[in-house]
Amino acid sequence: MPLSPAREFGFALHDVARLLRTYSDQRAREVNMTRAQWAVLVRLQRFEGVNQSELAEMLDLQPITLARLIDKLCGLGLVERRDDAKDRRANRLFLTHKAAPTLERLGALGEELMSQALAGLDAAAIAEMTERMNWIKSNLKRELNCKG
Amino acid sequence: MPLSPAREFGFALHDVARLLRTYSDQRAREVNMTRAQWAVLVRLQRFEGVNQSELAEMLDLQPITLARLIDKLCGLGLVERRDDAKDRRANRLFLTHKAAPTLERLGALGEELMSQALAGLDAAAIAEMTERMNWIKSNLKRELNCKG
DNA sequence: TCCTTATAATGGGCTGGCTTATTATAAGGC
DNA sequence: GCCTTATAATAAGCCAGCCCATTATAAGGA
Repeated sequence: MPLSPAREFGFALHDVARLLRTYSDQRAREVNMTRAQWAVLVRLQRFEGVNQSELAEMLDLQPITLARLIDKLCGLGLVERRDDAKDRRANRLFLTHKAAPTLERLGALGEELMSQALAGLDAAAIAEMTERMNWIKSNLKRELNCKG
Repeated sequence: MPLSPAREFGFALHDVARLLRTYSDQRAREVNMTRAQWAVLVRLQRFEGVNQSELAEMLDLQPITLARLIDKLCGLGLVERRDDAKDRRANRLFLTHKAAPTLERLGALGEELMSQALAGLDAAAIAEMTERMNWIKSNLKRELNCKG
């Protein structure tokens, strides 16, 4: 018996996401980064000064998962934790000057990578898919929040 | 500066896939399984008797990743490795009778889960997305094979 | 036949998700 | 002011991907 269309989509999505992760990891290694670190840097670029909780929320990650990533990025000298003046529990996160060239290369890499992945799909299709993905995302967040 | 549409899609896909993984993991725990083990069982159900290499290929996993999963499933008594009569290097994989009830529950779970995730999308939209996902999948596989 | 190359499976070690639990600090009610 | 509850960060430990390397066996060519 074949799978239902919904489950078939589930498997296809799963496969694409894993391939994209694997390929992103390969490409990220070209600049001595990992995909996860890359995602953190990109967010930080736009929201420098956030604390870890806020950033974890933005990235839909557990705070502990992010904490380990930040550990590594600090170790690489790309990110800095600075004490929050108002809240002694919190760190505020900043990019170092050393991160700039890495970010520049990562930007180009991201564009190239996604254009390879989406080759043959037109802008309308991509926009439509993004919209639907965001829809599914909100469905899933609702389900997850019910339980949590 | 905002991201390009292609990269925006990349992030949306990434988020959806992670949420789906997390939710699948939550639900899989209800039957004492993990999502990855679940995927293996479902494939095995349709292709009993394959060897590990073939199954790894079907699942787009590295053989070593699959080997570790099979270890666990054998440990749980759900899967059996039998010697290949023709090739002394290879194992052929079979489900045990003990796996049947688990598979039945997993089937229902999968349907429920995906219908929650896809709530509000019609059949045509789902079919179209699946088609596009498979397109992207082949793009990515091509890129990955270039390097490997 | 023997030698080289390819293939099936696995070991070790890394990354990055997760869950559950802990510590330090804030914030709010009494 | 004090006590309870909430929050920021982290610790420990598991799972499942990956890479690189190794071992045993097959298969094919000189």
